Amino acid sequence: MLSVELIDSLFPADLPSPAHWESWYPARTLPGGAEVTRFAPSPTGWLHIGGIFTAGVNQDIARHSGGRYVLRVEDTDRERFEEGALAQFEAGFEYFGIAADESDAAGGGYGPYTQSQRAAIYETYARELMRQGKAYPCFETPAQAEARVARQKAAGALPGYYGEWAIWRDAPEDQVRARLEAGDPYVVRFRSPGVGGARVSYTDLIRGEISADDNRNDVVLLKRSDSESRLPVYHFAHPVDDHLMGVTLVIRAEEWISSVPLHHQLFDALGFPRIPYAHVAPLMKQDGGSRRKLSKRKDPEASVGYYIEQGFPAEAVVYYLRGLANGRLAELPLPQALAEPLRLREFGVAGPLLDMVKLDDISADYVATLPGAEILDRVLTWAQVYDKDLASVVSAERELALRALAVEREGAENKRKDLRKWADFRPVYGFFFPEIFELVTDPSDARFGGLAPDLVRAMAAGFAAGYVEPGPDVEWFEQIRSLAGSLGFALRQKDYKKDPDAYPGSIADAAAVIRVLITGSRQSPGFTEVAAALGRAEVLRRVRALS
RNA sequence: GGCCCCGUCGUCUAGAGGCCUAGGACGCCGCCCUCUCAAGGCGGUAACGCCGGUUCGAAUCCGGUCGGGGCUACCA
Repeated sequence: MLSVELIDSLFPADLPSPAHWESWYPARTLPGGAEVTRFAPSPTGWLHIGGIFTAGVNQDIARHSGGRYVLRVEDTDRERFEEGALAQFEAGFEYFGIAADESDAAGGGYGPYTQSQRAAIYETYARELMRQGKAYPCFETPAQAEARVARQKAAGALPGYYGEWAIWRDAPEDQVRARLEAGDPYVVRFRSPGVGGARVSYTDLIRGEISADDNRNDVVLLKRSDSESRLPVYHFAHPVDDHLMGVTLVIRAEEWISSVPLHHQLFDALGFPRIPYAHVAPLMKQDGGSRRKLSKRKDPEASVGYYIEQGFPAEAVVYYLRGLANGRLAELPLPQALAEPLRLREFGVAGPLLDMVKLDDISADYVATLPGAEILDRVLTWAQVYDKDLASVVSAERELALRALAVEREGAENKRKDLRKWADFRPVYGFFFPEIFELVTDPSDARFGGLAPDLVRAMAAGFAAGYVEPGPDVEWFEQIRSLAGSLGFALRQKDYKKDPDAYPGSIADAAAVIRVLITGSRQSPGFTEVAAALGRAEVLRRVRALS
């Protein structure tokens, strides 16, 4: 065992003691049953959508138990740190309505909530562990570590720093001193009490009893001594922070399950009471024949930014995610499902596939419940950031936009479900706005479905010549019908199907000509209402655009 | 390689030994409505990975096997 004098020389002389931090962060006084949870993302770019999922779960459990939800930033990896990530986190949490009760931004008595600002705390506990002989300095270089792992693999041994491979674990003091005097950098490693062959088990709040080999790896606690500030690795920061912050329940992703034996050893060595765990399944992605973890690198829909940029309503996304967590909630109507508490016991244990088609469906249903004015407001809010042209056109013609959105929506028994996300507005309703509508001028345009150009011209000309505006006593579509009839189109689909050669097309084809001219597409909301919303002049301008 | 987790329709799931001829939702297919699309109505397609055991009886319990995922970093 290293002398206290040597150990202390490794740390600042004024480093506080554990007792200092314990009293600095007093025990919480919360009602019985209240859970303190936390979400601890790493600032490496946009949050993974799974992060919104996990954060939402943590917040929900805290809120419904009368506890606190803490947001902690785990920025101990300088290499992967991305400037701007924090702002993106904030944007993501705000968009999805997941506000932390405690964080650097929200305040709270257990901060700072950013790990890089807690370096002294980790050092205190690292020194304490060393003083007790539960941790030690290790001078193995990265290159040596690599070589060690290669030798272990060749020898058929488990990779890791343990047993005979842990050469600094019991190194004599003068050897350590010599390296220190030479100025060699070192890491602080945990002296794991695990022995080969030992088994441990614990109860996961979602999965129940889980057993595994005990940890016997002397993991790194504090990274290289020659980095700017000596920061901890996750495994060490986790027990220290969660203990000091008074966290009572750790809900995190499944990939941490195999680290639980290590984490328990650390809690024990530190003298902290263990904290219960709940490990949630990761979101998956279908990839060819198999499935894999949804990856931010490969899958655009893995990034929270995607949902924001596309303008998926947060309510729909959250509802979908909650349904994935608790199947029970997926069967409930949205407002109810959002209000119901999540129950850990009901969580699925298998990683669900993210189904964007299902999300589309949920989202379309949700948007259909919104009044036109609200849809417009939200489209505008979105467009001001992601489609500025649309934003200026639409806000200049607010009344028209409202009329457009009212079609088959206001007072309709079955409301249109053609908007899944705000980015859909332009392709679906853009034609209502003259400024961004592109006139159709070519009679042989593919959108006319291969109809003879002469017929297309005749339809357009006839329609324009006798145009009657929609009104209370007007059977508006009748003018298309009679025009189509006089040009020889089959007036009933059935007739046309029976004998396609006898007609140039059916009434549907004839109507399509007018539809394409007016809306630029073969598909659109109700014809009559569209014409009414556009007004006589604009309808005629578009129909007459044909050269 | 070692250890861990998981395995019901294409997808999300209900199912905790007889209520299962396996239910619902999304998708898909068909029909109806119809000037197109969306919506809506009606109907249909489709699953307990496999093999053994326990039991009068198994999707449900046990074992094995196969498949998928995770961990095995001075990343989290």
